[in-house]
Amino acid sequence: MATIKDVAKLAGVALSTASYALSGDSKVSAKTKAKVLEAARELNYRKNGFAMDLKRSRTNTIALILTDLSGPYYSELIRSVQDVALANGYDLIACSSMGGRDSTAVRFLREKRVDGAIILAHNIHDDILVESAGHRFPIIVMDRQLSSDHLVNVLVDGEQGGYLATRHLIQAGHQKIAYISGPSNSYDNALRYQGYLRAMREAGLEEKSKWRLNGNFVREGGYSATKMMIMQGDLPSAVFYGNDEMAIGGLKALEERGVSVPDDISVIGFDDIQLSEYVHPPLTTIRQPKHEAGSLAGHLLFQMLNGEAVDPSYTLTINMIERSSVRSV
Amino acid sequence: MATIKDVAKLAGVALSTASYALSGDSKVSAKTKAKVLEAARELNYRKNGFAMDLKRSRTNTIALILTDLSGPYYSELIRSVQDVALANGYDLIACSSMGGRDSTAVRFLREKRVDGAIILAHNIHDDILVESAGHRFPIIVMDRQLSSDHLVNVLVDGEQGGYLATRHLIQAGHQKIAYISGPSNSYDNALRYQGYLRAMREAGLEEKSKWRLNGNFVREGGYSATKMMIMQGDLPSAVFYGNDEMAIGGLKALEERGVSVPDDISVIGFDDIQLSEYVHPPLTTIRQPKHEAGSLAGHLLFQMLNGEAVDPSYTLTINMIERSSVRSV
DNA sequence: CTGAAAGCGCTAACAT
DNA sequence: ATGTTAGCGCTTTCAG
Repeated sequence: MATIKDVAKLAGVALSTASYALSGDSKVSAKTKAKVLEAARELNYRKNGFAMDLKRSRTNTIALILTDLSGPYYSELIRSVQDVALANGYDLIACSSMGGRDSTAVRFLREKRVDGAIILAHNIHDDILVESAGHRFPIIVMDRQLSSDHLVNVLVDGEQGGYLATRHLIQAGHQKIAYISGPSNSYDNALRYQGYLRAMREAGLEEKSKWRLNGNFVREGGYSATKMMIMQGDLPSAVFYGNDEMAIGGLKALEERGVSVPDDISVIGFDDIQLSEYVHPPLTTIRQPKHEAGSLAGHLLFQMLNGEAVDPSYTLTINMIERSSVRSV
Repeated sequence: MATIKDVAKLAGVALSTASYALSGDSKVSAKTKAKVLEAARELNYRKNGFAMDLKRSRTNTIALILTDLSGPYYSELIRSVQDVALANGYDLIACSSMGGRDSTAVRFLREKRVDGAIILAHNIHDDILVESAGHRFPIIVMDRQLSSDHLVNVLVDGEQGGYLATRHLIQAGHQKIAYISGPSNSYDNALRYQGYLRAMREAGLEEKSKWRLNGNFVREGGYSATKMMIMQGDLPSAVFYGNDEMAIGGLKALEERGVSVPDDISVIGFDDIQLSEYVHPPLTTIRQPKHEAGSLAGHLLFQMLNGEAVDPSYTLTINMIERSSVRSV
């Protein structure tokens, strides 16, 4: 691999001149520049990214860290972060936090291989985030409440969302309402469940533990939790799934058992993933302002990168999308 | 930010000793090692990733380059690549090729910020791939046929898939079969379309241009193409959508217009994305061996990284998943 | 086992 | 406008 040294030699100029010419600095005469560029082309010269980063101690790259790159959930969010990054002349890379302490994500954080990060990965410990965030390394956390310097929260009001969903069901006349939950260590799940409880309590309704099943926020989990619920007998008249993925799994289980939605049972989800509009029946759900959240997270990160002051925490409001999976009784 | 120099000084040892201790080399006495580690902890020392990469001229990271990080399509593929990377002790980052020549992806390729790459991004030009691939930089291309040194193809037999889909429709008695296509510059689309044509020709059926509409491989495109087809009057009795996303958009358009699937019209898709099983009716489709493809791509990349010889091109076979969107006439 | 020293490829003062 | 030079932080010979 040719280095800038080789280019300089071939062009017959000094190292620095070559460097200036290659990075388009204006203090190089057009003729010299052409000579250098030609030499570079001839040698098929490529800048070595690391050397540049090392020198500059900046990467011009931010990372978006997700639990699992393969999740379809965050499409919209990724796109909005990406747009902001692009607009700021930065690169965005996504990396997975699978693999715990040895994950790519953690290495990128600890070794500061990027200039800042947006986190949406509950399996990364608070300590790692707190210890990594710093003056020259802002972090935006989107999946939990966490206070520290150079670390800001962008959250969605999940409690409110859970409350809204449950109240909607109650207002439609439902009294027996199940909750299919996400992982027990999920902050999001906890909030949604709290909202559910608040609405139930407010309406004087009782939460039955047999109607609280775990679906781990995945489709398959929603499917099996629902199967189990059906097998138990004594179906609730409505079920609030902690997210749309599980609701979709649930819809499938229900259909397989000949339980009609919404005639026999009402279903409400959470997130409003793209898919929810397309399932049968179209899913009534709580819409996460994913676009806004991603955009805000991106903007905040760049503000911090530019040394501007920002609030330590932002919470976005949430609202409901009525489709056809809930019926009044 | 503390450097290894600071650590060495605090621990009262030489720079190199600190380096050895920190990277767990066995030629350091346990006592010295403890001293160094303690100093590192005290200073909250973190290795500088770039310096290390520069020195080692290896990153231990591979990149998966996708057109658009936010696409839900490639979940399975991403996961299988990730598993292979993890198993080989490598990190995986995903980056987007949005932004053309200035995209993150292209920078990572040109500046060799990773050790190798898997490409699934038709908007990256052949030249960039050919010019980037090299002895120490293997590339796996999954979205086109491209021959060059240190570059291998992992493809899926799309022509065969298109043929299978169309023949299935024909065998079910359909004669008027529409094809909703992807972007005209897509290699995948071209193959699928060729397969469609082959089956039609073989059955002595005629392709009508009014039944060939473009949906750009996106849901919305499938939706509007279908709307347009309905407006034209004279519906075909079956339609082959170039991918499932478009088919799902189409299903929605059909439902809105009261055209029943499969009673009034049969529908077949391509890809077998997760969602296809969940739409109404469940979509008959051609299953891409995404898991196998990702896994193979990953394995090949590591073989090349290890200097092993591999074939220049691999083609995976494809098969059909029958669900309920096709009916015999 | 430890320490001194030589770079990896590049940028950016500084000097010419 | 161009050249000289000193590192960025780290790993890794090579001598003690």
